[in-house]
Amino acid sequence: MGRCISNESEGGLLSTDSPLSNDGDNFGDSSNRGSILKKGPWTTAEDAILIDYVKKHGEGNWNAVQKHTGLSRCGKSCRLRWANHLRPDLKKGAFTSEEERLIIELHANMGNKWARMAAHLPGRTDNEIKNYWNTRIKRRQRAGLPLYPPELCLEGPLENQQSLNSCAMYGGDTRSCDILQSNGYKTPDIMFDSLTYAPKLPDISDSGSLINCFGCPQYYSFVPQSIGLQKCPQDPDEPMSDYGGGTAAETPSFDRAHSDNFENRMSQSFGFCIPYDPDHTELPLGINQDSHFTPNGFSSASKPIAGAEKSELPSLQYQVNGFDVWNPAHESLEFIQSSIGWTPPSGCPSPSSCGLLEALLYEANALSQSWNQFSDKATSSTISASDITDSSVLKTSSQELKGYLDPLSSLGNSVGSIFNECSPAHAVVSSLEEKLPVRILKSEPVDQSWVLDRERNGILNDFDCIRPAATLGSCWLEQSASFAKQQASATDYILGDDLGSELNMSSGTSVSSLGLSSCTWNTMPAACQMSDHP
DNA sequence: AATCGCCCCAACCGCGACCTA
DNA sequence: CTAGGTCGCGGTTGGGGCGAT
Repeated sequence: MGRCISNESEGGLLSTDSPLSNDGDNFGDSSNRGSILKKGPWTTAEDAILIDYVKKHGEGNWNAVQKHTGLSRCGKSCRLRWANHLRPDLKKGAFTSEEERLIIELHANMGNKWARMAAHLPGRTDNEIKNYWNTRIKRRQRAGLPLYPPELCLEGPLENQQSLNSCAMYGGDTRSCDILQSNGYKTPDIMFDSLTYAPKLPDISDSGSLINCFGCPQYYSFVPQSIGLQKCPQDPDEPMSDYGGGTAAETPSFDRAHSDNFENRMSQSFGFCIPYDPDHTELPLGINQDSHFTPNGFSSASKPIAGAEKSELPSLQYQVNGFDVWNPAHESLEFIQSSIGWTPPSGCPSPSSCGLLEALLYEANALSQSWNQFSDKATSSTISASDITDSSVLKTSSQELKGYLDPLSSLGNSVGSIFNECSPAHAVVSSLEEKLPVRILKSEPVDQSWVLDRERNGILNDFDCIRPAATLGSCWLEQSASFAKQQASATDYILGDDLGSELNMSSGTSVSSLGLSSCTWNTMPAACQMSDHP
C-alpha cells in the first residue's frame, strides 16, 4: 500500500506524519507499494514531468507515470492533475454567461452529474462545474434566491418543481436530491446548442433503464408554444435571465421542426397522426384538466426500446398521475397487490401515515379507481360535446388505455420489472399525453408554463423521472389533498389574480366534471415567492 | 495593521464500474 | 467465477485569497 504524504508547499516541505492510505480503490497501489507519494499542490516541475509523460505515452495507465518518471504521485493524482489542469484543451478563466446558463440547465436536467455536464461544456472539467455549482450557485441559497432561475422554477415540470422546492430551491438539504441523483438514475445526453433542442442519441451503454422510458428522443414531449407565465422577480444576476423566456412575446417559437419530427415518430409508433394545433384551443376528452397529463417527457413504455439491456432499479420510482401526488406505477403496483394479495393496512388511512411502499400502493389503489372512473366517463354518453374534440384519437387512446391497463396486454407488458419506471400506467399517461398534448396543455394552464420551457429549451424532459425523496414527504402528500381544493386561489396567488382567475375558468369545468382533484405545482410552496424561506 | 470570517478552488477520498488474467 | 488492477465519478476537505471589522 502506497502512502500519500502531504507537502506543504512547492518548496517541497513534506509532512510524513500523515500515513494516509493512498485511496480506497488502490489506484496506483500496486506500483507504489513501499513508496512515499506526495500529496497536496502540484509543483511546476511535477506538472512538467507529467506533461512530458503524457506527450510521450498518451493518457491512461496513470499508475505507470511514477514508474516511468519517478514522480511521487499516485496515478489517481496524476490523472486528476492532467484532466483538471494540464490538458491542452482546457478552457481557463471564468465561466461565461452562456456557460453558466448551460450549467444551470444541465443541472436541472441531470442533477449532480458533473462529468456528463462537462461533456457539454468543451474545455471545462467536471471539477470546475462542480465547484461552480457548489459556490456561485449555491450561494444563492444563502441569499434566499432560488437555485434555479424563475424561468425554470415556473416553467419546469411538476416533478422538477417539487425537486426544486424540496431540496434545492432555498437551501434545503440538497442531499435529498443527491440521493436520487446517485440512485442509479441515468439521463440521456442532451445537447444544448444555442438553446435549441437537439438530443443526442441515447448512450445505451451509459444510460440505464431510464433510457427506456424517457431517454429516447422520439418520445420527448410534444409541446407547442404556449403562453409563458411568471410573476417571479427576475434575478438580475441570473445567467438565465437572458433566456428571453417567461412571456409570450419573449418566448421563442415552438420548434416546428421538432414537432414535426415528433409527429412523424408518433405516427410511426402508433399509426396515427397527431394533429398539430398551434392554437390549442380545444380540450381533451375526459382528461382531468387539472391532472398531470402533462407532456412531461415521459416516454411510453409501450414500445420496447432497443438497448434496454440494463435495468437498474431505483428505490424510488414514481410517475405523474395527475391525482395530487406522485404515484407509483399504477399497474405495476396493482399487479403486486393482486399477486400478493396486498391491501392497504386498515390502520393506514392515507399514505401520509404509511411507509413508502404503503404509500405507493395506496396511491396505486386511488389511481386505479380514478382510472376506472375515467374509463367509465370516457365511454359514457354523458361526455359533453366540448370534451370531445377528437373522437378518433380518443378512441385510439381508450383502446390503448385498456391495453395498457391489462398487464397481459401486448401493450402493457413491456415492463420487465414490477417497479420499472416505464410501467404501463406510465405509458398510459405518456400515451395520452402524446396523443393529446395540445389540448391537455390547454387544459392545464399552469403546467403549460413548464412544458413551454421544456419545449423551448429542450431540457428537463428526463428530469421527470427524478423523484426527490422529499416529495414523498407525508406533509406534502397531506397538503396536496387540501391544496387541491384551494387550487383556484392558489393559482391566483401564483399567477396573479387576473391571470389565475382566467386560467381557472378555463380549467374548472373538467375538474368538477370528473370530480378529481389535482395537484399542480402551485399546491406546493410557491417557489418563486419564498424569498423569505430560510 | 491585525484579526476574523467567508469564499473559492485544487486536491483528496471513497466508491463503484469495467476489464482482464 | 473470482480477484486484482485500472479508471472515472461525485462528495468532501483544507488552505490561500480577500474583504469586513
